[in-house]
Amino acid sequence: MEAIAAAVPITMPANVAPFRARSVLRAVGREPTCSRCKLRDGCLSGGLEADEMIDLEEIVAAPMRVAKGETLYRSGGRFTGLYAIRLGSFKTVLLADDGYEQVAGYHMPGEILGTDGIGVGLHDSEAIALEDSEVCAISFERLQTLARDQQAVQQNLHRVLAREIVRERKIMMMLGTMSAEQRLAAFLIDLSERYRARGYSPSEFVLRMTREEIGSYLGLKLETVSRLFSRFQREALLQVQGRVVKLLDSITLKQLVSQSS
Amino acid sequence: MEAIAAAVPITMPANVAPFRARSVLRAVGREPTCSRCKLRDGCLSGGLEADEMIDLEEIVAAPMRVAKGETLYRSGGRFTGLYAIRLGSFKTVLLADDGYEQVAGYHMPGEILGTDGIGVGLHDSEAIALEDSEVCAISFERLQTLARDQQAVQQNLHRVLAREIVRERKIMMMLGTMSAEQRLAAFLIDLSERYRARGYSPSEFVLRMTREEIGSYLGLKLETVSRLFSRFQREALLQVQGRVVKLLDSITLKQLVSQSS
DNA sequence: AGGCCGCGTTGACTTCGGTCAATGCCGCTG
DNA sequence: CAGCGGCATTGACCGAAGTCAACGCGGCCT
Repeated sequence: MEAIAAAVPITMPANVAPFRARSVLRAVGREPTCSRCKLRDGCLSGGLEADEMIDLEEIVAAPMRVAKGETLYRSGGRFTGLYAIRLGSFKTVLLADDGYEQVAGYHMPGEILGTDGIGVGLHDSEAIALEDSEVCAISFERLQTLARDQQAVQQNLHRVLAREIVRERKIMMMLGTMSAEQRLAAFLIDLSERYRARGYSPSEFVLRMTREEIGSYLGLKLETVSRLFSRFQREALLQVQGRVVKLLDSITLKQLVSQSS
Repeated sequence: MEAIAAAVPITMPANVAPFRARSVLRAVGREPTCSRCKLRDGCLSGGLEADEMIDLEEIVAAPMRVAKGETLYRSGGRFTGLYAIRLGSFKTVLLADDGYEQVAGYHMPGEILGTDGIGVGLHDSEAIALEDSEVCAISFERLQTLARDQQAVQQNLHRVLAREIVRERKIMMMLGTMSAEQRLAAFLIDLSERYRARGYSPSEFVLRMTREEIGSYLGLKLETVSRLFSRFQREALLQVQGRVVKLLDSITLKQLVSQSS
């Protein structure tokens, strides 16, 4: 990345360094620390009292490393529990009968993976780490038990599931109604806001996925994604250099998204 | 097709008559009858013991009529509970900021509506009856309480939520990867199988929605939907006369859907 | 009866995004 | 260091689906 810094005016965004640094330096804790985890609000531990938190920590396994490219669970694999992302990022992938893949989502720290397995006990998608990551595994059986004792945990679980339903509806809306241009703009704005919510720069970040993966998520071909990046750059909406993106005019990007035609 | 227009060899499918007949004849029962309801397996009462069933019936309101075109809940409206469809059918609709609408799903008896409101307490979609229908309203607060006492109810609730997540993923896959032709074929096969599961003919049914609504759901324009119906008919895959559809070759239709290129 | 309106069909034309192909860039590895 | 392989960019061309428009049908209302 020094090479990049030297060659181009885009400096290295902040969303990459802390990840790397932390994941290399810190040994994975022996016990879960939901109570100290900064991500808790969106997670299962939001709004819990101290004693409730202790019970929850008991059923959450110690954070576990997932190396870049590794699979957290596979499509068709047995569902055992949920995973809270602690660090890093994942993609979830759907497989069609004919083997064709589609990216169903990109996931960041604080988000919960694996909900698709609850119904039938089998996952219908797979989760793959886009970089070295850490997750907290949560036995679903024990979570259900806890949810029966503690209303707050029950509510958090329901919130997590419902949020996933709503998230997917937004994607349906995008795929069903937006132009290619609007989709990429929406994608970038979404990332931007999620980085902001996590304390990273909303305007400069490094994409963790290829053009092809972006295209798969957006229902577009990789060439279309590439062309759009170039065009947005030409129109001074952003600067892009491979996976390093700097949003210059997110207002116009937002307008693009919510533009009737 | 002049032949069809003149002779109308398509007889009236069965999925319409019983609905009409029953909804006109039968007074809406004073108390809920989950235990007698034929739809229970997919619903919240699947696999419950007799005594558990009684508790569930207690929190389910008496069936309630929703006339064709009426709205069950609105986008942005306060979430109070879920609705089990007892009779009839609904569409759920998403609204974009700019007012643009997209159909998010078509729903039949035994399915549960309203899950999108669980997270934030507000619905983010609306449900509109496509014909005169009946639903059982279920207070979510009371359902949560019951789910804490009864593991079976808890599990059914989680199953319902997870099923919605998986259902939406299938739609994402469709919108993201399929051609117009594949989408319409997939739509028809899906309807067919859901009618079969409910004891209606899987090969002859009446569409409850307009071409435009189908298109909205599939991410297509109404003209495209119309043309595809005509083409499928030309290719002897089905017969169509307005909203009356008769599938002639669902094997080929299925192949179309799971065809790589 | 007449006319209107919503829905559906069909045709002619346009366009957005896909396809195919060449090229470039960069990081690895032997 | 050379060469290779994965990823990205760009151009030329093509085709599937959208757009615009005309028309038909049937139900409904006055």
